[in-house]
Amino acid sequence: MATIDISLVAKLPLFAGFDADELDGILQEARSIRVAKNTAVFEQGEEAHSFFVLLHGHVRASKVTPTGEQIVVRYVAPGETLGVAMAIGLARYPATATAVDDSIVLAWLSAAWPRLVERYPALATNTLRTVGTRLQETHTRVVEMSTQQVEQRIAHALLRLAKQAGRKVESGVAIDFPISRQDIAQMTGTTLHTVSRLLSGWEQKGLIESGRQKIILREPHQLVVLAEQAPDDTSS
Amino acid sequence: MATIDISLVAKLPLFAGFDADELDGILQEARSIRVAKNTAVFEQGEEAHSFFVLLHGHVRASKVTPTGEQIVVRYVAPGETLGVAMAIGLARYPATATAVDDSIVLAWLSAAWPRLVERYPALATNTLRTVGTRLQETHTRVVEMSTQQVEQRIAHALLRLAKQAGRKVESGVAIDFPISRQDIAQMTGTTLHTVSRLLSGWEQKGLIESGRQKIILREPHQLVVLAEQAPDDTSS
DNA sequence: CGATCGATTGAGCCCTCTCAAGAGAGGTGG
DNA sequence: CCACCTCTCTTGAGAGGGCTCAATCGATCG
Repeated sequence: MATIDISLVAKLPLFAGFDADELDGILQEARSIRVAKNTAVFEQGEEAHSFFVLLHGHVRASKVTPTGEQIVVRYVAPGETLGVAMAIGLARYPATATAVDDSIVLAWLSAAWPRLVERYPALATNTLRTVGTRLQETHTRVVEMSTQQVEQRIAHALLRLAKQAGRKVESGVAIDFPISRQDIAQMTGTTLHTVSRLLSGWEQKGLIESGRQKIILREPHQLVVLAEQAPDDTSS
Repeated sequence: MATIDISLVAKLPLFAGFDADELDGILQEARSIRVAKNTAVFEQGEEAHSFFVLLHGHVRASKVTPTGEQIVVRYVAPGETLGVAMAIGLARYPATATAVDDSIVLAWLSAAWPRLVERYPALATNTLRTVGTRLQETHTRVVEMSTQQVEQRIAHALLRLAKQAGRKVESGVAIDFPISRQDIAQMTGTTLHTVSRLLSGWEQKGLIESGRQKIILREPHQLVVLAEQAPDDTSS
């Protein structure tokens, strides 16, 4: 039978506290779906028919404003949930989820959520924890946008990406999926031009190494220094 | 017995779907606390001993950065929950909650949360919905800070405050609690000087009427126009 | 009635955006 | 396999929105 291997998901936060039988019961209802690079898992405004767990790959969640501007909400790492609109009382997805690499997701029908939660109440408390964590992270972002200069915000963003999706390479830590200057601009509330200028500068100082949709942190510690620098701190 | 009157809270989102008996069971464990204007319900970093429902008054949730800058996370209206740190897996409060008016809160010990959730699973799903809504609102804020000018952000903030805590008065809609230019600055990621200048301008145009910690929207619709104006829209 | 806290307003600057070109890298189709 | 085309990145020049610094005014409260 084409059920999903329990060992793949047993340790995910969403399934914390479940035994093998329960897990099996939940996974019974899931389908595994391949999503090709640069295609959407779901789109903003679309009816929230399913919710997902990312098994493999990377997904970008982004929002478009009525006036057409785009902002990146977050990058989803393997093991994280996405599209839990139904659980938080939304009938439609509030953002678009796009695979930035060939990815694999587990999908459940949103309609199954109420029943699953009734049978497995820990699903609700686990999801509550996850959503709470995201709320904290989003507040951090608001604080940064309110109090820091662009340079600090970008440094923080890169460090966070490296922590979340870093892959060790010879010259440092690479961000393990394709990401453009534009993406970083949309994460930090600035323009791709400013990002490009800043990254060029950092590259010349040897802090990073970068190319087309590729960034490697050579000196993470130096970036931390930059990130924590006060706006008018001209020491160095 | 000094139990809390069920009718006061029966219609709150947190208690959606509970019958009188269940509500009674939950309220058994709550204490009602008066919080004087300008005193803290709880403080950022403090152990999250309790969670709360605001019954009466208004509370400001704010965060302080390591470097001392302050930002306003949100204003809590009567009926809303606050301090649900434990439910989202935090041992300490991530923000400070300050009564901006004499207020009354219901308080439960955080330690009781797991037990309450086990007995009344709907508490978890209701809270999930609430936290999800806050996440959406915070994302909206990020989008605004990323894409809009200060003027639009402040207009949006005022309109939101009026919707959430507006009181009809002769000359328009008053924000029903004391709020300073500084508070608005900390909500919108700007400075009190810029807020002051903008509000002065609006007052001269007759859009608002304002005083010490007091703002009345005279022409909400005009503010909507302002709020939705494109950055370079010089028509009018 | 004094003291404290909030609001106002001016002057000047600077960080970041906008506008504008152009170069490089990769992918694709003939 | 090469030529082309598209997408990303780079870099310059100039402008401006909002911040910083500074001083004063006004109101509320004890």
